This record gives sequence, C-alpha cells and structure tokens, in this order.
Amino acid sequence: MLSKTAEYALRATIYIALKGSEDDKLGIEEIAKGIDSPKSFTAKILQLLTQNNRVISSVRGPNGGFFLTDRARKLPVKAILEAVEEANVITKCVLGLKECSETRPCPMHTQYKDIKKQLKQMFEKTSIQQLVEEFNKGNYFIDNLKGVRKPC
Amino acid sequence: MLSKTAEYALRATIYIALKGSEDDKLGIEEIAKGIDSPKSFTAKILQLLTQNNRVISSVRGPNGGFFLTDRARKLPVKAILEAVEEANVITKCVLGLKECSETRPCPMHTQYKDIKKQLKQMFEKTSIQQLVEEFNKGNYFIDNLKGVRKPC
DNA sequence: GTAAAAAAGGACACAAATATCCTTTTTTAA
DNA sequence: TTAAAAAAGGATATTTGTGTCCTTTTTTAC
Repeated sequence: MLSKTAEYALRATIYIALKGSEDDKLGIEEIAKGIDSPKSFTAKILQLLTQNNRVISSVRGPNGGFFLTDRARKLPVKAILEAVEEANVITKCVLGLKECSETRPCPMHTQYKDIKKQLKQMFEKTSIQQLVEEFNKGNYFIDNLKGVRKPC
Repeated sequence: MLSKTAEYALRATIYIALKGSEDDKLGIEEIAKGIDSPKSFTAKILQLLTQNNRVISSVRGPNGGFFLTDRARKLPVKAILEAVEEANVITKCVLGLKECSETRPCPMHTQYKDIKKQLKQMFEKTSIQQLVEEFNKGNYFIDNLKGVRKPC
C-alpha cells in the first residue's frame, strides 16, 4: 500500500512526536534504531520532512536533532504523505485508470469508493497529536516502536 | 496502493471477462490496447495468471488467445492478486510493522483496522463474475476500458 | 576561536519493478 | 505437411526505489 519511504516517514514522525520535544531533540541514530529503519536512508527522508511543509523541525550541532513544534503536531497524517509525495493513495483509482469518477467509474468503483473515502478521512482527520494523545491515554500497548512504552 | 503489475493483472482479467469467451478468445495485442498497457509486459503478467491458479486460460496458435472459464469467473478478485503475489495488501500493517495486531497494535491500528477489513472483504467477496454482471446490468458507464461499452 | 557534535548534502551502489525484444514452441488451417 | 498465427520463454534494458558512504555546513560548548 505505502512505499518504504512513506512508512519510514510515518514511523519516524510518530516516534519523534512520542519521544522527543523541543528541549529533548532526537538524533538520527536513535530514531533509526527506534523505528527499525536504515539510518542514512531515514536521514534523507527526514530532510524531506523538514523541507516540504515542515512536518519536522531540526537543529544542527551539539544537542541538535529532530523535534515537532506544536504547530506540526496539529497537522494531519496526510501532511507526512504529502511531504514524501505519496498522498495520491487517497485519491487514486484501484485499477490505476487515469479517469475514474462517479460518472465514469472503473469496474471496481462501486466496491471501492467508500473504502477510498474512509482512507481519505483517516489521513485527513487524524492529526499527529491525536495519535500521541491516544497513546498517552494508554490505548496502545506498543513497544513496536522500540523504546516507546505505554505509560503506567 | 497496488503495483503496475497488479493493476494490469486486474484490468486485463476484467477486460477478458467482459469482452472474450472460449469461442472468442482475445489476443495479447487487443488486450494491451484495450487496457492501455505495454504489450510485452502484459504478456508476462498473463503468463503468471495462466500458471498460478489459472485465473486465465489460453490456447496457442491461430485463433488462439486468452479467455476465462466459468470456474475462473467465479473466483474472487483476490485470486488475481494472489497470482501476482500481491494479496498481502489485505493483511499488511499501514506502517509496515512486522508485528501489528489487536493485542500489539501500531499507532494507527485503531484508525486503520476497519478499513483493512473492508479492503479484505472487497477482494474476497467480489467475484470476477459479479463485476461482469454489474456491467451487464448497466450500472457502469465505462468506456474506460477501451472498446468495452455499456449495453444499450 | 577551536574542537566536537549534529544535520545537510552529494555521489554513488544495489535491488526491484517495469518494459522491450527476439527466439522457440504449439496449434491451426489450408 | 507446411505456412502462419499465436502464446511461451529467455535475455536484456531502463527506470525507480532503496540504501550506503563520505564530505560539508552549522551550531554549541568549552
């Protein structure tokens, strides 16, 4: 469904949102270990996320690293996909037809349209902050993202 | 969401189901034109579909070509994805985590699980025949698949 | 102001997906 | 039984995605 690039982008952003802050920035080494991704490749992706619409902020030098501003935390998950140019999953036809709409639907349009709508909603309505809050309420039991534990 | 390979596989199968029959087999040239795909590449994919679980049948030589048996028409769309080894979209975690389940969910699990379920349903419950029938009832207005027109 | 720490950036390497071309095999029809 | 038509198969090319490595720039702390 999503490329490795998009997966790492999502995982990294969520990881930074959960574990880091402006006062406690995270280094690329820790992030890559935390989300189980190749370090240099992830660094490149974080570059995209700091440039394109600034989902992630960064400072260089000692005590530097990556973090999310309050503004960034309010962004929808979709913003991450946009930064890595993969937001089109949300709108694309399942069969990959250039033209596929209500008036000129593809053979699977009827079956897929509601799912696509929900996919869109998910990425647009869910903010990064929301994912963090849900975590803090203890609704997750993730140690899937290494080093991030459910608060007791 | 799906690879080109999967998209062409779906489009080709549906195209053959709609336009062809055992008595009126379709050649690779027509199919590729019909679904707007590269000919040789599509030929390779059709090979997969004739080998792996025989979604498509074929005969060589003059008057040969591709067609779907009645048995094949009853197959779920998922069978096509399986043949090109891409049925995993149905079960994969959005974030690409190896482990992601109800008891050990990823940070987006809550948001995604119902969508994944519906995706699964769509590919498993929709048969190729169903897509054809829906077309014949006139519920589509596709000429997206070239040369396939809504019956009047 | 100098050394060290960190991200940024550039160049390259490797792998997988996509695409093309040519030859071989099978089948049909004359 | 031979020519032609069609898919099957093999080899290779191209492009994109993924991944690594090394140098440069920025920043901080001493």
